[in-house]
Amino acid sequence: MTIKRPTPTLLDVAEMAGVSTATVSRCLNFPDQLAANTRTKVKLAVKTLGYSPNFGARAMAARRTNTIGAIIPTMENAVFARGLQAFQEELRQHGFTMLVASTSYRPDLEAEQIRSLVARGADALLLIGHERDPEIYNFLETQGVPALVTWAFDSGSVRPSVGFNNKAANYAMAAEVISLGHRELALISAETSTNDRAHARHLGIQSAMTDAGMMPETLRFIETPYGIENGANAFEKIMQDPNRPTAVFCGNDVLGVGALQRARQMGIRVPEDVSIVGFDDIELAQITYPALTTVHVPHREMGRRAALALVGLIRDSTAIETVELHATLVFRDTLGPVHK
Amino acid sequence: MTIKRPTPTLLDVAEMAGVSTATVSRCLNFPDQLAANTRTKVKLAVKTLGYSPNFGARAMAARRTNTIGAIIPTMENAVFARGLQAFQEELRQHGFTMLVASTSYRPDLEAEQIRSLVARGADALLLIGHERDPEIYNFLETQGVPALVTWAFDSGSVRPSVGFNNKAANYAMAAEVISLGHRELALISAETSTNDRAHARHLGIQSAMTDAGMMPETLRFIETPYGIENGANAFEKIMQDPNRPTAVFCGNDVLGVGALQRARQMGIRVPEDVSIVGFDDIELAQITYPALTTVHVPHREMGRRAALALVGLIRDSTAIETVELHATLVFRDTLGPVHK
DNA sequence: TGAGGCAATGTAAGCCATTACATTCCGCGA
DNA sequence: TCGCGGAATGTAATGGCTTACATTGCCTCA
Repeated sequence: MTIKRPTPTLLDVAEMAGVSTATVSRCLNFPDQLAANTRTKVKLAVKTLGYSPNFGARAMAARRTNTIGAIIPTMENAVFARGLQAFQEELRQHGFTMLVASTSYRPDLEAEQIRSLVARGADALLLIGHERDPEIYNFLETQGVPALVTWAFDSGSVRPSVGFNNKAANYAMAAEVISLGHRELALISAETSTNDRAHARHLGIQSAMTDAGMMPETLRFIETPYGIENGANAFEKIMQDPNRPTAVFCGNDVLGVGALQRARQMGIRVPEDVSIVGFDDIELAQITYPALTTVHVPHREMGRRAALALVGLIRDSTAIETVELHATLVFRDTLGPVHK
Repeated sequence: MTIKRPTPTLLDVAEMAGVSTATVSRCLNFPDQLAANTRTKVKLAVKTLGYSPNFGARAMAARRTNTIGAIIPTMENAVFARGLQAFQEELRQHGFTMLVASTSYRPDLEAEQIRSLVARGADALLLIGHERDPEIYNFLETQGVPALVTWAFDSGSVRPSVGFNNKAANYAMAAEVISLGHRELALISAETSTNDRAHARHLGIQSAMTDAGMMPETLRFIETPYGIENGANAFEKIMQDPNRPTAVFCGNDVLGVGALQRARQMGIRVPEDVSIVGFDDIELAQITYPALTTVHVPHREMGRRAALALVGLIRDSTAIETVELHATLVFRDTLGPVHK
């Protein structure tokens, strides 16, 4: 039977190597400062003991953690996965670690996660969208933790962001749809009250309608939580209305895929009977049949830029400059001209 | 201009409330132990100052973190998302927090992440699959961090696991395929050298072939990294062979979806010309057209059970009992009888 | 009325690393 | 040969919290 040994500490390593704890610490953090053979001795001791530094102690003593927190609405359905992947890769390059937390689109959980990550010592935070209780921004400020907003871009905001203009992007899509002759439009949206991206996408469509001389009130609008099944149900409800729309916008691809699926189940042909368009351009959009026409969001680029901005801020206190990326339309097979 | 105030500490709260730091600490951790009005005073001070405990300091003093780490191969494509979601929900119920890290299926990154989470004070770890460098298991042991393996079940292993038998599950699927008359079989697999689940699934098919009096060597076998595109390319390669298989197994649904997509592009009808089956039953499998026949894995149940096992272990040092869950076959539209 | 006991609170010793500052050592130039 | 400067290393204070143990105060019971 093995004797339960306490996990080794810096002091243990120092004793074994015959040096002081300061030297061991330096060996770990600034190896160049040590004489070559001291370094060797210390490294050997570290290896022999299987030493691994205690993160909490380190954080406390150094007053930084080289950790950046990312708080996203959901880990399911890959909307944020790709961007986050890029974010993490870039952070790693610069010696930072990413901590993720998800909120299920619930503001209260988001607040909780923000506090939790700050308490864990995150040097900075990545957040999705601008919209949240001002108290949270206050909290971050008093704690001295910088936050960067992504997935949205709002030139009017004081807060730095790396993202794209959701409204303009969906305006472009709507203009395209309208130019194909569609006049009876519907939108299946995520809940707009707590989701500024969804709200902006809604506004984009209305704005395009106005500019085309249509009445924005004629847009059938239905809000539903995230999820394929929810998208499907919303689509069904919309199509039960005696005067059906000829084109259905979806606030995101997941809802779009649901709509598409239900259309097939209902025997409604896409795009002959109805056009369906999404938003995000996640992988899902390519594998449906027919493949979904949607708005492409530069996920990877966004993640990478966000990482660079935060690293710059932490390392050299470079002020974050707001970056606007551009979303583009991807024409696949679910959008067609209106058909009588 | 605001004066940069240092973030408040326990001591600040204690002074404001006119009590000792011990009392404040107790108020945070064991509120019942305090007199009602003391509790009120302290809570007020906490709120007023916007106090938030320093996680590192707490971890160091308490020698536990109420944090459990989960290390998964990938966050993309939702294979692990649902199970993890359930895992997290259950943990939250019991006052634990989940920390996730992903490895891109790379053993070296996995080792790094394990060390990182241990250094961060994870009280326990959730790992995917048994297969990894024994040195890692040693490390975990010397650090006294228990680990639970999921997504796999191996009655022969000494290590506790909550999962299902990948081999048996795919054996069942293969038996079904064979019973439909298929004799020319192929497998598009994830890389088996570093992925014991993929390996077991391979063995399951071979075993079923043997039992059906077939030669397991006749199974066309191709390994490819994770990804829809990779699945598609592998499928194309397999179908270029002059004697095509009549049924193609895929090591997971993501590869299966890729295969399905390429089949359509190549004008190969599924299941008339070739049957395709997957493994995992992620959401993707339902939305393809035709919908993918696959092996359903009880993701949520697995996550929940894993959480319960770990919580029990940490709280009451209940030894983890290995749990075997069962995967089932889901028949959708991509498997049919062999067709001459 | 006094002792015993319990609930509420306080005191202070850690937990483990980092880092400012102090010390030692060495080589080199004058 | 002496002194000086810089490189290498050591000393010890510090960070914020938990918790074993000590203390206080009050109620109860004999």
